[in-house]
Amino acid sequence: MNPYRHFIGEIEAGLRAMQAAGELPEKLDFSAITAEPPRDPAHGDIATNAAMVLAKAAGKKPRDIAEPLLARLRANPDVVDGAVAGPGFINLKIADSFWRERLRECLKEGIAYGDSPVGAGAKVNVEYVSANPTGPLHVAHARGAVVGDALANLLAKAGYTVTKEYYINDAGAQVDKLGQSTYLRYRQALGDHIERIPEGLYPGEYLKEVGAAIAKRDGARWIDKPEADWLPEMRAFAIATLMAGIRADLDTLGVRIEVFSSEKALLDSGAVDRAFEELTRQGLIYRGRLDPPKGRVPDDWEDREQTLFRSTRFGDDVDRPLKKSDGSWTYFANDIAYHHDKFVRGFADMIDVWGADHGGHVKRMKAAVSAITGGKGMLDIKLCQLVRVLKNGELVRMSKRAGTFETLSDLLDEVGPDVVRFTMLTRKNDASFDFDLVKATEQSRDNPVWYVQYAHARTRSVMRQAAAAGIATDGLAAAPLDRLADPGELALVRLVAQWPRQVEAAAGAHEPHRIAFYLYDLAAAFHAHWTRGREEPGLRFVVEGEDELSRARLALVQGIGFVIGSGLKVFGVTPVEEMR
RNA sequence: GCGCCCGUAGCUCAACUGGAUAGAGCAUCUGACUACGGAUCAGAAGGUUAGGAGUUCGAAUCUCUUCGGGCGCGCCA
Repeated sequence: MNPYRHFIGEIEAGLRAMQAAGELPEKLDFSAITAEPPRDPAHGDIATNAAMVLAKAAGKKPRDIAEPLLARLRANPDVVDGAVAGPGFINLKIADSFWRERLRECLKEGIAYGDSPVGAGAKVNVEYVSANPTGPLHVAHARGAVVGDALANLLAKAGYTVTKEYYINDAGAQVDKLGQSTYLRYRQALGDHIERIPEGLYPGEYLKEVGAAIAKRDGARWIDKPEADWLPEMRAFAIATLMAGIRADLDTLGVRIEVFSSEKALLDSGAVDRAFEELTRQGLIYRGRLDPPKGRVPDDWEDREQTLFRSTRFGDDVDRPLKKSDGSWTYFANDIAYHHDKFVRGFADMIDVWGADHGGHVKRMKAAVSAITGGKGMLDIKLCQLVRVLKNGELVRMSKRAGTFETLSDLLDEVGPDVVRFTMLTRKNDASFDFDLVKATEQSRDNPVWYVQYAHARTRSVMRQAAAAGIATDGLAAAPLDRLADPGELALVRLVAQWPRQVEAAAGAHEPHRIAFYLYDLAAAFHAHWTRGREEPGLRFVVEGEDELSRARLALVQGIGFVIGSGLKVFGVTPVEEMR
């Protein structure tokens, strides 16, 4: 249970009672009412802005709403104290027993604690990675992969029905170049001397083995054939091979994407034509001319009439072309069709995770989704800013000649998937990020991965120690939790009870990084309390001769372990049982 | 030139989407530690939230503007 959502319900009930008693107008909008933990714990457990939010509409001063509302809330047995403060906040002190019951819920639910009903099963599509199948995944892709995956897991935990999706850009000029590059490597594998890969093609070494594989399979049969014959073969083979590599890297990273959508298949199915017809029907397509970009006119700029989409009607800066000069669709046109396809598949809620270099496309894509779905589709785009790889504060050069860390695979070899995942989630996606290889594996408090993992291991260690001391560690949901009375213990109980709220808040904001900070706070509070037991043996989790008290405290420890485990599961990070 | 993102303690970052006295960790200073498990714990100090103006009960958050950094700007995806 999210305690704060629970108390918003109680507050609204109080307000309705006031309406019934004629103390408030009948028609009031309660949607802006919040219930939050106050920044200053001295203010109590829950603060609500209800009186301030309603004051204007009710034609009353905030305090004149707050006082009678507080009087009604006091009737709730869980509310042990309350006050009206500041400009009209109502501060409530909630009974310790209420918080202990939340811990009991946690113990009953285990790792599932924090699962929320707010999503109500609504379908959400999260599309991420979607790297072109023209090379192996780069370090920069890792961030999008991790953010998208954690966001999808988070939404699932918040009660949404989530589909993880990858859009394969297997149509267009780029994959043709891939096919041409592969052909050169194929000839090379058969003994042809290739001086160098021409400008504009893919020079990467990784295509050598692709070319060699085709040579092995097909022999020399493509050597003297025209490009029209071999290109489809080379292209398809290279895409399949590189996608297999990408999927293997994602698998190592722990990312399991459910749906791979092909741009080529979409094109072949006529989906783009259908999307175009729909926009035409809505009168959003016209023939017109665009001004060249100001201040930086491309060399080959040619003023000509083209097929444009009126994206400016939906907030974009200029209308956007849907057809290239050769008559084929632009990438944008295909992407409109792709998002339309998602909508048709039942996803009114769509989230795309993109790299920063696609930032210029956000407005037009949102405009297109708005248009093509008749305003029913919602697209949120999470832009992941750049990742720089550092080693002890020094920038690691990612050039190929320097060797290391060009690919995600290199990064995974160096620090492992759990560190990559957690570390990438310790920053808002829209801020650029320095990934320090040394700090990420350091065993210290300023390394959140280590610190949180250590807290989890410590919960397990305490349980092992307790068992060794002859204290039963099963059935802790039935432990006498009212024995938890120390302020430090109660603070931890309250922190555990925050977890469902953290899940809902992070899911609602589409911000998985918040989970990392919460877990860090929980770990810090747990470590601090553990250490107090060194100086005051009476505060230790296991107290000799006090089995019932010990069981209550073990219940708290286990609850903390469950919450950390639950959070790490959202991140796709394996909780460790012991530090090695 | 235009659009988007960012600017918070010396450093790296938070701040529950408009809430109360802006919080953590490093680093600095003071103290604790023969251990249910290591680089752990307690405390101190550190701020005109880049600058300015506006919106309202209330702004790091919203609007305008200046400065600084990043990304992008028809026929690449």
